[in-house]
Amino acid sequence: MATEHSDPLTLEVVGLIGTVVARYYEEYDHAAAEHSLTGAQARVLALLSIRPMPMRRIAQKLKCEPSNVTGIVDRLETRGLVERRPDPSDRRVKLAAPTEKGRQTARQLRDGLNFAREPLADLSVEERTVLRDLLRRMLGDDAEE
Amino acid sequence: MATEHSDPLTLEVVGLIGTVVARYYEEYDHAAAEHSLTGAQARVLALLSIRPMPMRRIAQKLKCEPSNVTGIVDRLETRGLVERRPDPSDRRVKLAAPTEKGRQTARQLRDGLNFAREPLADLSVEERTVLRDLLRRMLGDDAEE
DNA sequence: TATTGTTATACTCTATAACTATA
DNA sequence: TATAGTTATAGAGTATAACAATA
Repeated sequence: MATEHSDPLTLEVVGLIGTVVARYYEEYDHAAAEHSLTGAQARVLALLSIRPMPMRRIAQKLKCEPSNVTGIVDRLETRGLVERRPDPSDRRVKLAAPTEKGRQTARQLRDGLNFAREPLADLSVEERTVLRDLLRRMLGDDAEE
Repeated sequence: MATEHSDPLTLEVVGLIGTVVARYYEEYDHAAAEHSLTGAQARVLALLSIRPMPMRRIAQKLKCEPSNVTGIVDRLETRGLVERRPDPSDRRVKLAAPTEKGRQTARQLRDGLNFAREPLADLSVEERTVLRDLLRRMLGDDAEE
């Protein structure tokens, strides 16, 4: 409560995190664009390549309304990257799943993300460990997601 | 070049950064929505509250096409948060500047961003210093922006 | 009745291209 | 000619509300 939040050190850290965020998004969108995918499409494809899931679940993951997912999956389906399957246990549900081409694209997308490389490559294993522990502390329970 | 990037430690750090990014955007959009602003509008307003600038410069900062800035500033202007002023030294240029109401909104927006608080409050000054130095190293020259 | 996914609608952001007024 | 800003257009993401099929 009485903690000071506007000291120069805290402000600089916040600023640095902002730069990290900007760089992260920039690289993600760039990697997606190389496959002619928008950021949202790439996120859904990446999500489904981990595990197929109902439309509703995708909306929860994206923190958006379910009606939006229809269009995003439509566009991925048109390009043959994703398909809709019936759920045997509940006929209301449609399971979105990547096709083989979709899985391949997701893999290339992941490999194309060099955010993991350049920036972290400059840090030693010890430094990365310290960074990991600080980020874990910063994020609290969220880090387990 | 020969650096290993897929070791568990690096992957975990990348994952944690992804969580930071998600949390950052979530809080930013939430703070903006409390003032009925979109993310883009809030970003432009925050930018102008630092310093008025030509439309073209805003586009560079947002990394988008100049034509998009017209609409974003239009909507901010309609709400009385921003105004366009002529540039005495070049009559082609329009300087976008926040109104008093705009400056006030930008200030409230900044105060509403508790990303700086909760997460970093758990870290000591020493830990924040270590985090700052690691982030600086990670970002290289970009950190000076 | 409640839930899943969809459709319809409207708004915002985005890039592209063409236009205007200045330089 | 080149540049700053705008307009026009089209595609994509977003929320809201209403709908059909299923539970």
